[in-house]
Amino acid sequence: MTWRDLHCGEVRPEHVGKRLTLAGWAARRRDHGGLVFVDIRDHTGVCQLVVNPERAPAALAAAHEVRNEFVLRAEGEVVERTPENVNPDLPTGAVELQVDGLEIVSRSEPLPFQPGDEVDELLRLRYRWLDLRSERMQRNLRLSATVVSAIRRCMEELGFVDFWTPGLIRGTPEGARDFLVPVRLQPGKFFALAQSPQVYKQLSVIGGLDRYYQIATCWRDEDLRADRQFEFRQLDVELAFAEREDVLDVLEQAVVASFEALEREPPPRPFPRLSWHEVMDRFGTDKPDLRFAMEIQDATEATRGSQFGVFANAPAVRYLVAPRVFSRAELDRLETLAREAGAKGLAYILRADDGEVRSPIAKFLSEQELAHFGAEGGSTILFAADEPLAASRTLGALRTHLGRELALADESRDEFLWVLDFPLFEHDEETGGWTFSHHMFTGVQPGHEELMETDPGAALSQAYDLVWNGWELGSGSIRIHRQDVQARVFRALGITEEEVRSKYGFLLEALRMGAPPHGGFALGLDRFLALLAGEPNIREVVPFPKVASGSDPLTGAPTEMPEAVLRELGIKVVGSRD
RNA sequence: GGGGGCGUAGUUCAGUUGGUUAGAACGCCGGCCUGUCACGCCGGAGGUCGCGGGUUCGAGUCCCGUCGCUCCCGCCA
Repeated sequence: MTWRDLHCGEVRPEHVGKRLTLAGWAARRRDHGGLVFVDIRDHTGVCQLVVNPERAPAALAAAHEVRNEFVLRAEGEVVERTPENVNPDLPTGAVELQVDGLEIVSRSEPLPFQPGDEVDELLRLRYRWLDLRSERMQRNLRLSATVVSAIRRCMEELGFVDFWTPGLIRGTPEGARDFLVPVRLQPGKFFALAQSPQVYKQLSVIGGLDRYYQIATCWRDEDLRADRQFEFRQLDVELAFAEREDVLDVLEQAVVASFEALEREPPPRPFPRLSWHEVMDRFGTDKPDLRFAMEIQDATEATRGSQFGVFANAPAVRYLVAPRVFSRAELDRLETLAREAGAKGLAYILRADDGEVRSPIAKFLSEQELAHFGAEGGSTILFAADEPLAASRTLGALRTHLGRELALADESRDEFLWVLDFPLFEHDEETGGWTFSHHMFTGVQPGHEELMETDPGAALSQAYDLVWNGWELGSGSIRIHRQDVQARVFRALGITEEEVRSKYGFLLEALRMGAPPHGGFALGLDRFLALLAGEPNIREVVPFPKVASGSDPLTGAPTEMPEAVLRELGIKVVGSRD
């Protein structure tokens, strides 16, 4: 017996006169009593079945019984539709299958929703197998497969070796929170699920792999977001004997290969490159959405002698011009955001459509100052007066918020951006000292070794990020390959050799045994796929995602475990924290 | 941990100032229908208004609490 000769969406006029068997789901039944139409569907599309009693009296009874999502197998002859019956909206709309045998292969009870219906996402996830039948999910998951395949081909053509690294690894206190796995053979001890193959990929190239890559699954026990799940995949790469440009070039090729695999115009290479200092100055964030301008401007000099004390005394005065006259309520909301970003307040100037100026601070400002800001009518100037970086961060938060709120981004554009030259260290809120801004193996910018001791905040690293339309796609760096430099970094942060040796001794040892210069990158695959699919969250490209509370609505996980199971692991549950 | 939004039939939603028996569409069930493609027509079933408490003569509507989903901040080297 043949289940099917063609897929449902593949039937065309060239098949007219042929006898075919089709199999799929009943997408819709139109029952005229003595004549029944059934749309039969699979992942390729739908085809119309016609059940005519003169031709197939037995099939008519079965056709009456058909309901949505029944699984059917239909035999018949492909016939051309008469001109007035052609459906131009369907690829198969010029033909139909005149059925003479209809088998109900599998029945369906009434469904909570039809695949493709716009229903609550929780319901879709609870019945994911139905949701997966929708055109949207089919498109997204097949797009994902296409892109992953193109990336693999690209990496292999570039000489990369797909190398496997463990998921169960040593836990580390720094970085993201680890998912812990109890070890039955050694009660009281735990593995961590890998947050990234970082150390293993470095060891791989030190081990002569030369060019390592992996589509690696990673786990992080942090709060979920639209662009974050507990577990996710990344395109993980590491290259020996590589300069920064070598790494960026590989990633650009992988991105371009992905676009080409989808038959889309790839972004022009090379992607723009901006230093971290420049993007912070201009956009106030290290992942700016370049699909709209609204750049941060500086008015520190212009307000040096201002009558407005806040401006005159601030280390920096910066502003941005929003293309809109905000209401009281909107300004309150913006001020709240500014305060959350660390500002003490938010000064503003409203320019009505006719150019009239309204502002609580206008009376303190000279004509010259007002002229400097030069905003057109119908806009609002938002100010931050603070340390230069803090002022930019405040305005960056407002810029990002307003970009979303006012839909400023040109959705037809794709803006890729490399952010280079990140600071090596950043302030540690908890200790008040310095900590790694990327990770501890990140290379120091040549010539900045001294700064680590004299001015740690000014030392730059060899880290870089890839940003697409305001989403951080991933990051990487040229690593430290010399043990003496690595030791100097630790010294700068006041970390003892012993401390390091107990946790990362194996990597330091490796650095002492002929480590080639190397660098790499990790690209967040799910984010990349969500953006390629035009989806607003990564759950739409993840087959079986968790919801924001960390549960899997399909299986009900996570669950409590029987006492006996826990005892075997040497674990006692003491109840909820708090 | 904090802030915003949402929660009414299987689903998507409406529900006026707090007022009679909570409605519509789709879906579901029964009947009719030979050219539909969101088929059509007739009839029917279907509700813990998320849950708990309060105010009130009276609560889907107001108040408090709680649960779930979601977006954002913190967090995510």
